[in-house]
Amino acid sequence: MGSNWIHPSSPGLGPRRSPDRAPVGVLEAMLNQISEENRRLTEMVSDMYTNHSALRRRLSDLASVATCEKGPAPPKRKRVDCDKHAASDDEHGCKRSREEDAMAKTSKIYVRTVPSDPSLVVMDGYRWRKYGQKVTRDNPFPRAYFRCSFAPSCHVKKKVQRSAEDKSLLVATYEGVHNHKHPSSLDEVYALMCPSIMNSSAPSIDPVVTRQPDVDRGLGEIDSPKFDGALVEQMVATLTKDPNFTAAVAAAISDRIPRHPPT
DNA sequence: CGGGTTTGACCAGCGC
DNA sequence: GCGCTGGTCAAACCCG
Repeated sequence: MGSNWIHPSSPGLGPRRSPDRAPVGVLEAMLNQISEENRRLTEMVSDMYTNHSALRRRLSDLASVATCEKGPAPPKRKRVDCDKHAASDDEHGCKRSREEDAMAKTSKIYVRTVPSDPSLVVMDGYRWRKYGQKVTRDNPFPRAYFRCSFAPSCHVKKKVQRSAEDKSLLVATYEGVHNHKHPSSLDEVYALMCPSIMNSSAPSIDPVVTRQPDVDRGLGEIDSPKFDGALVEQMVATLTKDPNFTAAVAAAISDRIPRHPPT
């Protein structure tokens, strides 16, 4: 990709010219080249994303197979969701919708952390407000309860508990679907493009595997064509916000704009 | 002062 | 009905 970037000192756009030498034509040529560059970059990003999606689906399939072999956690009961979300249902319908709800909107994520780190923080980019902590019977480590605090209308919940078998493993259980955009979509774009950079910024956190991928709507959105376009737009916006990118473009342009000697 | 965390109390489902 | 348990509430507290 690097070879496609316009370097200020690169002679790619023709020889240097004197300030009075048809700058409009040169600028038009530059504009065309930049447009072409932009189109190629967009295609590259799309290809990159397609490959990423395929790999992600493959990983999800493997993870779901692992879940089936290990056996899913028994469905937990819920107190008020039945009344809130299925008020018109009868008892059976309520129970069924509750089960379907749990199946359809819950996902488990295993995150590797430093065993000595007592915090139950899973860096998933969303903003969470802790509303409770409990020590459960089958696990000596406390379970923390979080609610999404990014949007008041978002009722997504998250439970985080250290694995009893592996102290270095945090188990984050998500319930519900975010009804807002990812607050750090920029980070996600970077994560999609260069995960190694993201890992280096958070060395102690290592997402291991995402369970029940088919029901993880948050990730499911990523696989939609609609998200495709949004992702490309986001990446373009990201590039244009990148100081290095804008500086390079500015340098390239300024290098070709006729300079008038100081009077 | 506003937002987040802590923590004991409370509530509701489930099994016996 | 009772006890156990997971989930939630809310007051007190903390912090920037």
